[in-house]
Amino acid sequence: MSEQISTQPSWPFREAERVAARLKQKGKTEALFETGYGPSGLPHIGTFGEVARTSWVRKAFTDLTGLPSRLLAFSDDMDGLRKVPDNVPNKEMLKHHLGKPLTKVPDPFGKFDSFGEHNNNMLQDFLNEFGFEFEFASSSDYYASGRFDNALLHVLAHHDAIVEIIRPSLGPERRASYSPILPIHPRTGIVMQVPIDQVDVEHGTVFWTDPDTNTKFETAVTGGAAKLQWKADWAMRWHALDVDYEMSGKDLIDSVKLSSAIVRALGTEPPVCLTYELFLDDKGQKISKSKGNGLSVEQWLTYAPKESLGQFMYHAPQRAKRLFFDVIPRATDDYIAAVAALPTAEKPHENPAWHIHGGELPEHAGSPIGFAMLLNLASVINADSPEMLWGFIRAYIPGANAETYPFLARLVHHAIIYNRDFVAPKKQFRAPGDVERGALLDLAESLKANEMVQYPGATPAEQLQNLVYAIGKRHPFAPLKSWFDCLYQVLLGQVEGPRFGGFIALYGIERTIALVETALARGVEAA
RNA sequence: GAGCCUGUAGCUCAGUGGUAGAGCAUUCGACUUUUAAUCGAAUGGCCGUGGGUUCGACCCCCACCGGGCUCACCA
Repeated sequence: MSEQISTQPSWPFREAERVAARLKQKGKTEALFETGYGPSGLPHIGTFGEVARTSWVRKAFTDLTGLPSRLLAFSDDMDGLRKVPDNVPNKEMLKHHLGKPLTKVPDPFGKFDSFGEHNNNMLQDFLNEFGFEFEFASSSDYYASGRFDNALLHVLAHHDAIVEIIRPSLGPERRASYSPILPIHPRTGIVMQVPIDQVDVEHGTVFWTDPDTNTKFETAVTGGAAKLQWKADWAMRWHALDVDYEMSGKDLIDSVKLSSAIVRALGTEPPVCLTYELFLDDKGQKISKSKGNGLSVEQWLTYAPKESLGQFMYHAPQRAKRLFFDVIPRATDDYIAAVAALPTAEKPHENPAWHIHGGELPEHAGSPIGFAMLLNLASVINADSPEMLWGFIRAYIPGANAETYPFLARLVHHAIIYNRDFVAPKKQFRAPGDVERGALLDLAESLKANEMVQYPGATPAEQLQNLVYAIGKRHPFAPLKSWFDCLYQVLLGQVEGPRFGGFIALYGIERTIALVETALARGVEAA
């Protein structure tokens, strides 16, 4: 057995190897990576995942081969508008344009020349926000400009073969009418899904009949007068552009199979394909834009830095993963751990941070404190401002601030919001008993009277601590500990809490008084 | 009907051929005029079942059982 020090490559490198092998076989010296976007429009978390993952494979390919490559973000904006989306204005107007290519439908938002253009701009803005390097491509442009003409004529010449490939996958009804060619109706502009009566390969046209008017038409397949049905479209594009790599979700497994068969019929080897598992919501259901379940990119970025989303997408793309709020802290801490490990990593290519940052960590990447710990801390001290957290952080890392630890500063920002939205609402505040009520009133009055100055201590925190302690003593608490339990449970809504003097100092005396008064008022309601 | 994923500590999950891991939870300890963050330690696993390959299997192959998802005349 030969020594296999097989530095088992990370999945982007494994994929890159496959791409390199394909190029070698074809004698190509440049690789084309593609990601596709359906017509239903707005970019979502799956879009991010697909582009991020494809970009990682591309980067690995560059590292591996030194060859140039391109990433084409291809928008299916010539697809017909099938139904009016729920989340747009001017629905009534859109109804009148159902069936037309998206680039022929007016923009319901009124900002662009067409709905398709609107979506295309949203997509590009979205990708640019993350700094992805890509070239945008519009299906409508490619069809109209004639860039697909040769390939379309090629498809026409293989019309029957393609029909035979698709037909077995169809139900009886569609089986009778199926054609990969969808003519655009010359009068209504609608993408027609009709039987093709006859194919004229020589003239590059198809003959069909309008089912409503029984009018017969002859339509060129070139120049944007017709488009292709989805699976044939995909295959034609692979063939025309000679795409080397494209990944897709497992819901498209059958499409990949059929499109691969079609592209082979056209005489081209299909690209290297990767099927990734879908993202599931908290109940294990597929995340879909229309259902609005799961988690949006915006939501993720509200609660954690974008690098953590990259971490989530990096890990095991071929495994189904739950994509819900509660996975955010872990993804963030996994990322932080990866950053910490990267500088001394023996196999940097296996480290997610290497991929997320394109091979080189930015300055000030990483954090000396984990996100989970920050969340814990935020909860304990009921943090609602960054300064409160920094106060405690500085006890741990003297002198730390947002400038010396910029990434930590971002974590602090997110921790406060995460705590506010997910942790704080679940807190259980109990009403104070009679003794407790008296002591709390005493506390509020003492704070107002600035009594703390009478107590020993080098800092306000210590003086406040002594004041709190003294108040506990002058009220009949059985064990003194129960006074502190009261503070935590009544004021902070948690079983245990921080040293209270320090808490008041950070939280602010005025606000602590308000906190006490709120708690007392709550007690009255409960009683 | 076809396909894909999955079964590892109480929970959530890492771990693709070489002595079973992390986080949380639990227990104990340290620090503290009560605490908490934190730090240290401990407890805890026939790695779904049965075969096979191998010097060696959580890992590779086969079968079975359990859990789940996706697709089936839209893209």
